[in-house]
Amino acid sequence: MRQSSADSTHSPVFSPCTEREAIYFAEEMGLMFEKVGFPRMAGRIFGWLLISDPPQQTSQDLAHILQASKGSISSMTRLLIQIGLIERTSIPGERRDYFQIRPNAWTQLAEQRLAQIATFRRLAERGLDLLSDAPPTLKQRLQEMHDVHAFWEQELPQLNQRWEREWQGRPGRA
Amino acid sequence: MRQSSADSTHSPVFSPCTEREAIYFAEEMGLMFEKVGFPRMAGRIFGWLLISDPPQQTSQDLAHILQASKGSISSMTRLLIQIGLIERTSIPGERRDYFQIRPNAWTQLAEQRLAQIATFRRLAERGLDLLSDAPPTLKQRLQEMHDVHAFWEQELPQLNQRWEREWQGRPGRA
DNA sequence: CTGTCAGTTCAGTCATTACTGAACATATAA
DNA sequence: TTATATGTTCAGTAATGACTGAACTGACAG
Repeated sequence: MRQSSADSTHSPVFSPCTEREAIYFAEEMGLMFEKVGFPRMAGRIFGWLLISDPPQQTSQDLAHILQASKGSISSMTRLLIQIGLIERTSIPGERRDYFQIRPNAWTQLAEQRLAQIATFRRLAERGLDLLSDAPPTLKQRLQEMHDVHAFWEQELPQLNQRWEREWQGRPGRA
Repeated sequence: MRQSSADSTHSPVFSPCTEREAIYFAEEMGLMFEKVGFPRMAGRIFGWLLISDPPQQTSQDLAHILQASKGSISSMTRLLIQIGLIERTSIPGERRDYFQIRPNAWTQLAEQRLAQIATFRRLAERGLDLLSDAPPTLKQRLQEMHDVHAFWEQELPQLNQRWEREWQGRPGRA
């Protein structure tokens, strides 16, 4: 049984046994997403799309395999698209849409993280404003907070660029 | 009024006006903590300790300024200590304990983050196990996930070391 | 020892929010 | 056009977990 509701004419990639493990994999991705501040269902969808065959899955596929309502699939896929982790594709003459992992999904997550770092840096600046008349010893804590975030803000984009270069020179890119 | 319950013999660092802003600052830190997956109250405490005068504050100070119960102060300070963001100090002959920001608090947070990255890398490996018999095109998604996390696992510690070196050579360290 | 203060623990409450399911919107096929 | 399949929206529910407050523990002071 193929993991798409459309047909059942292909050979399986997961045996019935490992399909359980696949769902468990998606579940753990859900838990990780929760730990990082996203809804669990978003993580489940993302996790399933990482291992599904084919990589493109419909809302129905997702709802069925993850035992979730159409509604939550709809809103969670919207969220995942919005933060750049998955993309929606459709085929002319077919009614339904497909979702799949976006290449560079993890770089997108890194961008998110970078935005948070910038927020922390700005927060530190606001704190320093509040302490503008205070002696330096009191400012130290915020100064360290500010400087380390400014450091990351400068260095992480460079790191990501290095990654993109390394990854570009790979065989078999999509 | 000093921001410690012990005495009121010192000159204020915050005017009554900016004290409101200080509390607001702590509140925003709370929101950021929530966004990163920690309890809001933990963020409030951390935020307040970043700007409080003196930097050492008692449970009572925190409970009073943040309008929180002793209970939640107790459990949230425990959490913050456990993840390495604050430390508890006490003075011989004094009954109560003081809390203060730990130097390198943000490096600790980065460690946490690194642990998450390792978890993601391991998850990718588990996914690849599930797809061990699948064609390479199906594995690509997980391979990218794995490789980028392995990359970060290698590079981020080096980045943090560079930061420590830069930061060591500063004037006025604690 | 007794009284008081600081801190912890934990059962219960409250608020938040993920999630469901039904109604609705849209598009295609017949 | 009508019928059917797909996707969205949103009010309501359920479950999670942060937070409170009271009871408890332990320690120092008298």
